[in-house]
Amino acid sequence: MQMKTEIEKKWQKLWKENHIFEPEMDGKKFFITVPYPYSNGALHVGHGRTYTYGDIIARYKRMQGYNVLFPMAFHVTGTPILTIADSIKNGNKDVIDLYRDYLHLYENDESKIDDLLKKFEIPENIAYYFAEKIQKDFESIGYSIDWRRKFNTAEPYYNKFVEWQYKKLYEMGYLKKGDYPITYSIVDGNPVGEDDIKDGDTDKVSIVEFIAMKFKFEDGHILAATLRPETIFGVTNIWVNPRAEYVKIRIGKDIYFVSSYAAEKLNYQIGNVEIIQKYKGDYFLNKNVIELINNRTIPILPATFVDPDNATGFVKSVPAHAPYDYIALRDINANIDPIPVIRVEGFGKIPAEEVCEKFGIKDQNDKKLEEATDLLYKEEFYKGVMLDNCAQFSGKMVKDIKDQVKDWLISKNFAIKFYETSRKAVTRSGNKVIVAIVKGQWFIDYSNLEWKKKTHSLIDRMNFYPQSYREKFHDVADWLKERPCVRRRGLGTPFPFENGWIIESLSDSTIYMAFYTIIHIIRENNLNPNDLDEKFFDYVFLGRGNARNNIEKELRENFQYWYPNDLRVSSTAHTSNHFIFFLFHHTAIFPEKFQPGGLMILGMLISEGAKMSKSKGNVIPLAKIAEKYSADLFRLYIISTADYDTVLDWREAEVKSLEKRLEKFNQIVEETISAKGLDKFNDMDLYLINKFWMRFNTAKDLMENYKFRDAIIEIFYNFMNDIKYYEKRESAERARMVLKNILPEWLKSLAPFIPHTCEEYWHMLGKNTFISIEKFPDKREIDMKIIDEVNYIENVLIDIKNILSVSNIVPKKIYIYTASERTKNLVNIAKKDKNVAFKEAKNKDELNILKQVISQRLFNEVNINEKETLLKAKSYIEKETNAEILIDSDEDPGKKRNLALPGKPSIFILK
RNA sequence: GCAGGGGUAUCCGAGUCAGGUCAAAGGAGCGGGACUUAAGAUCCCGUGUCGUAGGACUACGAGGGUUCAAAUCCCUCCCCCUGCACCA
Repeated sequence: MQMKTEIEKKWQKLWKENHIFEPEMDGKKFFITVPYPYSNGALHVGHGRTYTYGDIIARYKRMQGYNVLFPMAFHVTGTPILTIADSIKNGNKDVIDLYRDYLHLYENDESKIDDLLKKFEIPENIAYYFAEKIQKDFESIGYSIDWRRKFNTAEPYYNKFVEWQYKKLYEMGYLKKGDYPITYSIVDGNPVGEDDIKDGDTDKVSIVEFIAMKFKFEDGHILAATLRPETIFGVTNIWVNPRAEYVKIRIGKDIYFVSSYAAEKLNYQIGNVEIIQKYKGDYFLNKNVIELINNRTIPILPATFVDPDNATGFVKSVPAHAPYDYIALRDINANIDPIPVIRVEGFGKIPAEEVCEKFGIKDQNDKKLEEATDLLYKEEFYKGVMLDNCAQFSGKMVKDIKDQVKDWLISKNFAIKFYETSRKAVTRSGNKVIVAIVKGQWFIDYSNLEWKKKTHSLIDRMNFYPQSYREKFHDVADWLKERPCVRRRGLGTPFPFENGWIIESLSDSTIYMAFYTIIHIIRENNLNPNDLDEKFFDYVFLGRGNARNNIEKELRENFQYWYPNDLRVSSTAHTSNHFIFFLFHHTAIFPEKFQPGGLMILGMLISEGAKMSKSKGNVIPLAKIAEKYSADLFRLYIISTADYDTVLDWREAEVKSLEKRLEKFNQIVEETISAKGLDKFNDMDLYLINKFWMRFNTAKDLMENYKFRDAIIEIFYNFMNDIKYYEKRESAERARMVLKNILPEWLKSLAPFIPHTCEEYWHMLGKNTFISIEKFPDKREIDMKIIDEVNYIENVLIDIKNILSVSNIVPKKIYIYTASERTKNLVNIAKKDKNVAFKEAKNKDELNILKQVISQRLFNEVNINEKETLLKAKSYIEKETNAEILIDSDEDPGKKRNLALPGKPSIFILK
């Protein structure tokens, strides 16, 4: 085991010293990337899976003669590293323990760990420490990365690059400023994400946009919030909760009546809420309001279902279409007629009434009301048509005009927006979560139709692995809308158009692959970050203007040579964020010829059947992989256990079992290296050689489509089984002699997967080149006849063994008869026309043969001479069956001769 | 809810687009055997049911349909996974 690691380290060192993975412009290029990792801690095998795929593709392409660029960098943008540094500073035990664990992966000295933890109070130190370790880890797996081009996203060069990118987006009008609703904790004074909310991961909290309708009341308006603004035409009354607390508030010039809860929320949504007076709910009872559309006067009535802590605390009542309203009116015996405004197929005039009857609703506290509401809402939304009393919306489908009604109400000043959480939520420390609005938030406007169109067209042009993601990305592109792109705090690039904002972490990582093409040259020339101004990037990336010096010229050439990014490999988790931004930003900034060529999306990695998580203790860190298993075993395991697009389950037991197989492979290869070659081959030798090329041909086709798992099954697993079979027929010693003939090609075909092993054996064969940059073999013609013959014999053996097992005979003699010319003719005729064949048949046997052949469709082409084949394998069959074999004997004691079919000889066994 | 992807033998997992060669690759597990003082490792055989002649039957989430023929095509239903926005 120690040996293995030593060997791997040796080759890693030699590759590095010889700069074989540091390409310069030369020949046909292939540029592959994997998203850079966020370097706030040790990586695990899930990250390793993605990079392993990237590396195998890079290595395969390289061996096919492409000039391959496979770079990486480190992501440090955003708040997490900041939060971690703060937590360590504040003595947060969980975080300190976690980081102590991470450090134990790399450090033995306890006092050094303490020092490092102290240093981690400064966020940059965390990022730089782990970036360095991640590089070491990656090198230990043998990734063919060009490390000269690494950078991190907080360094000045990168900042200048991102700044430039945002200037371009701004010029194009893709940056917008506006208000944005977020979940927020009043007590903490902070926005809260899913992680901050109690049960936020299991029971998601989303933001719901209500329309708060205005109803004239006293010197202001009552706000009654609704999710169904289209039913406003059917409003008959307002609901108030008599026991709840309400307030009169002033916001600017507007006077509103809402619940106390709602007033607080409005303060965070609109701001400057001034409370004028407080009321108990019953204050409003039996007073009237005027609805603004038709200026009807309607009453305010009591209802206990009204929750003052949901929306505005007043509810508009549409009894014709809302089961709650219908039942609440019935509960208080109100003499109010529902006003229908929607006609829906399968329902009469008052759908709410019907639904309530159908569900047998007792009163407004009945749990089934929720269900009834859901059902009716869906029916009316998808199938409903607005009736004649609905102004310009009359006669239209509900689903078509719902949003128009919303916009219309707001533009007429009949309503305002009110945001509410989709459920009652509190933070992990128990503080209430509301929806607040961030003012002056900068967005990237992905809703721009022109931009979407360009991106759709890119999606059509690109390659996707697997194919199904093309469809998925079209959907995601449509779904994408404005997205905030800056935050108040975090590491990263300051926003160039307004002080006090940092470009958010997913928004600074969209076109950075372009940066890989030039960063090493910038560094070599030690450019001043200030030289990387707008003109600089305009020229280098867009060819605008002229080069101001030779360096800029060189950078431009490098960019033009390497771009576009031919393939980007990552996991499915990035689909609706990073990947889609990657596509959008490329279509925004670069011309078609520099837009991405392909995307490969890997499935996720789980461990022992469960998602990796600290609490389950099943996280497998990458740091110890090479030491514990060897890099090549890891790589082989990653590639052979699951197809790239499916979930990979990391199982210790299977890794162990694969290790044995890899050892077996090593043993075979080592024996082969010390064996003599052969210059004359027998049939079985040719079989093994042909079988290798057959496997290889299949594997190469599979690899062209990045189906590496299937490829490795062919050239590793299956071919090793072929060798086993050969050994049974001939001998292990001779197998090595035959293998000597194909070993160089076998090693080359496996080099992308297990490069260290192959490199080592390649050199043991006396070669002094690197197998990593040897040419991948071409496919070869194979002699199928040799393979068919062996398969034929095996089928005969299976038949014999089958008979023996069923009949319990201990055989003495086994008669094997091949099909007569007469039978072959008959089958040939039957193949063309079964009726003619039946006429041709002379006796019962022949008729039976025809029936069997036709019903089982035994028309397969038989290209071999069956009798000769059997004769050649006679001693083998005898050995396998422990009986005397008679082929096409004149004797026919079992009357079986006439039953022989082409390709399926008849057999008779004598005790 | 919306969107995407799935349900295959004890388990994991190919096969489904282009229907027959599929009782279904590969692996794990399990059973038997060889080797061994023994264990482990390794190798061989087996692993749906039945069967004294190479076969028959039952099977690929459930049900129905198309077809000479369905894991594969069509319809209906059930179940599972992933993502859903500022979080890297």
